Amino acid sequence: MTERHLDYFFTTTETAKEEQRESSCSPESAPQASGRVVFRSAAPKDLPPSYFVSATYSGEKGSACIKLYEPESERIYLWYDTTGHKPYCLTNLSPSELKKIGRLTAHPGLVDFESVEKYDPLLDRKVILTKVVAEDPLSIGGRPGGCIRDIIPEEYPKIAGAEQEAKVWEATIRYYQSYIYDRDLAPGMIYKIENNKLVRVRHEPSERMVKEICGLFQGEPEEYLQHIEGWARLLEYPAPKFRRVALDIEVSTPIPTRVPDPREAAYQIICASLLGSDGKKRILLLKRERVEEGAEKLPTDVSVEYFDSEEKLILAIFEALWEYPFVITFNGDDFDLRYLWHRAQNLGIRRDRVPIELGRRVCLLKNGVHIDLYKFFFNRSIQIYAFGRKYRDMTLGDVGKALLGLTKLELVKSISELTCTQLARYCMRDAEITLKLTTFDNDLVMKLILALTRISRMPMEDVSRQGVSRWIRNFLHYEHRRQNTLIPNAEDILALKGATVTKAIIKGKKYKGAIVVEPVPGVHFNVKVMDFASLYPSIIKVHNLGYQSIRCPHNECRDNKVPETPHWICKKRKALESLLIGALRDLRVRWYKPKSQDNSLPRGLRSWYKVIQSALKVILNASYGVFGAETFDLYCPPVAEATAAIGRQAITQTVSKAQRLEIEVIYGDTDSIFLKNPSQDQIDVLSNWSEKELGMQLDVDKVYRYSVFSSRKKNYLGVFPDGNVEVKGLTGKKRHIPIFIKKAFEQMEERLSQVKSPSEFEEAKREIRKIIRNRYLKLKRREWGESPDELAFNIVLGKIPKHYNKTTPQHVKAAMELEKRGHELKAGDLISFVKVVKEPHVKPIQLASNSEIDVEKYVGYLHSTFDQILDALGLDFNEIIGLTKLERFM
DNA sequence: GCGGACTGCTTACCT
DNA sequence: ACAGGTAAGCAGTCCGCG
Repeated sequence: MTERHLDYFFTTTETAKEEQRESSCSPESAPQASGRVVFRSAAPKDLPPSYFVSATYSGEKGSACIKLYEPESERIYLWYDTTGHKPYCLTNLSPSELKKIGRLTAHPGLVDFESVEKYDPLLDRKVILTKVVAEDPLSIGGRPGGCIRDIIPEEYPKIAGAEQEAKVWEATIRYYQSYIYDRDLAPGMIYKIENNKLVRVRHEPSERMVKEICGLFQGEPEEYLQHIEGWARLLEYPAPKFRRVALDIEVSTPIPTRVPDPREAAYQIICASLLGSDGKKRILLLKRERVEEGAEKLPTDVSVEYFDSEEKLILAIFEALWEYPFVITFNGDDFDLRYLWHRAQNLGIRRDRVPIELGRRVCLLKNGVHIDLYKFFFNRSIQIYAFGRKYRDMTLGDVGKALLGLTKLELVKSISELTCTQLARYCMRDAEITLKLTTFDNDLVMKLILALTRISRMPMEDVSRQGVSRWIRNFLHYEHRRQNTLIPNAEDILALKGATVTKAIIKGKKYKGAIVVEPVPGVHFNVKVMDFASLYPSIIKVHNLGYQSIRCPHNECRDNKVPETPHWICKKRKALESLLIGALRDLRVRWYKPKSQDNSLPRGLRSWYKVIQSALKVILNASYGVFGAETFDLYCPPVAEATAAIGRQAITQTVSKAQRLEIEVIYGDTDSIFLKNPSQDQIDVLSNWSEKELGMQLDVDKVYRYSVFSSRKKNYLGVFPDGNVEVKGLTGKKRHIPIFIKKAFEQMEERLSQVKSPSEFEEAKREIRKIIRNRYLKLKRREWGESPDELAFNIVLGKIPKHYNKTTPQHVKAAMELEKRGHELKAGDLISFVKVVKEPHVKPIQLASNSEIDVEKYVGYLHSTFDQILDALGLDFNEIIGLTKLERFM
């Protein structure tokens, strides 16, 4: 054990060396930290090729600031704009009209008016606008009490009367994004600094790949090829090694059930773990009197450092946060970094020694990049499409268990009562899970964030915190600026393109969505599932969908109708969305997906292609939905509606075509059709027909040895030729169902996986009856173990209990029971409860005992869970458990 | 005062 | 803060019932 009992762990020989290397660069501020200098690394006049990882606005310098990660020294350097680029917004008023607005000309932040020509995508013509340039972003918008974007529309009508409307555009774009767009910068890509100038660096090997990729798309229009090339260039470039540290802190609190408020930071920080990707493992512990050393051992490669004051401990953490280029936390925005910031404040640590930049909802680093994994894994698109729903709970424990198989250490006592060693182990494990969440699968998460950074043209910090609609918005905004197209205001799009016309099946929805084909109940052998590769993105591409092309201003386009709607689509001009999303789709389908499965490629390259194809999947899956989302800046409901309508037409026509070919269609959902025992010939005919008639790729996606359907939609079970079982939508697989019931369901799956032919079914059915009967008898005999744990239902609290005003569902009843006992509950918490005989018929698992369980309720659940399969097998639950017809009636 | 039919709310899932 | 469609269970309401 390399424990070092030091009064103040200060610096190692390694960090001393680092400092010397650093002394060549000029310190932006050089605060004294206990006699040593802490640097913010301003970039030197010349910097070797480095990754553009982040951008921000520096109030101090009054300019854009770029964070560059230099992969040789593994350090971050800050570069400040030298081009004189300034914030601005656009308006329809001319400079002379603007000059009449006294409040505007008197605005201290106003710099200049400049006439510019832009293409207006809603009117499909050029317009002359005025660029209103300001000294700083807050003068354009954001400062309360009079900023340029508010003054213009407020003041002009007072002067000119109401005839001419004063409008502003592009006034809510974050300044650093505007800077990125205007300078055509590519976050995530390589730049060098030459004589204080930021210069893009090309990479020959990836340029060669770009050529090869473009070759795949020969014959496509130039306009489209240009996008293929642009995307390919971004996506082919390799990723660097990210030197990073995972941080986790522990706070001593008198109330163990409550998380300390980081804004108050009222309690001591007693422990921190710093786990570096460079192999450094450090535990920083505060010396406390009461807590004796425990008997447990720590791994020998961990260095344990004791501090005699909390201030010194915090300063040691800060050293690391200044020094590492990337800092990884789990919920650091809302807890660890925020707590550290306020705690430092409370202890009177000087601001310039604090490496943390405190925001309202985020905590960033002055000299590094902070990735809060909680925000990243919480992202639903990431959870579902990148990680295939492997984790369900957004906690460090659950994500770690699901993705790494690494569980949190269990707390036997409250944090403040643990011995130093227990505390150290606990804290270290959390940091270990946090770090490993970014290292597993060959640094998958870091690479995924990098890929998304490139696609979205956003800083790594933003891309890891924001949702898919922001990613999509930003690359569309970039493209608008690149093509000198005015970015329209959301209300103008909505006013011009109007609302939706189709009627949704679900009450409260805006328009009609996809079709689900009625399943044919029963067991079907040799089922082939065909589906459209990225149906909605394909439609957006093939049918030229976008806010500017739907209901375009041209009369001659009005005959290009969308089925089931009065909408029409432009025939004259390609929509940006159609080109960009179309190119991304084609790249994924024709290059990245196949390459990610190509075993002849070197492992490293294949793993990069896997990352790219999964980043593309995440974006493409949301690319239709965003147009129907009010919160999306280019919200255009008719686009979403048209996409869905064309999708319905595609699947409907495909089903009819299959039937004309005399193939039995067993089922279908949105973009897929399940075909019973089709010949290869029939499949080829169908596929060719789709290509020709619909312009869309329809391929065999999977084959089942057999599949089992009840009459319920979105509910089936399929067995693959290798015996693997796929279960979709069935209750037995849902996460809220008790383990006790799941176990029986899994036994049944296991048995079904062995069935190879119709003749083997009879035997399997007999055994399935046995499985069910056994479970039933176990319930009746109350044989479920020492505690009722396996009988617990697990349901997520959608909101805090007191917000349930309309009804009080069972899990909320259980939750309120817990609250009465001092538990603090919030939205997203998982409530575990069992069904009991006495009112209110539920009890939190923590309080429940075996004797009070309501067995009949569980029999009911067993019944309904198995009915979904038994229907199809021609079995009957009541008959299986041995109830006579009479008993059933009673 | 009670139970069945109904609607609405809530969660988890599918594409 | 991507969309709509489906299943299931339960809460709450209405209505009829001498």
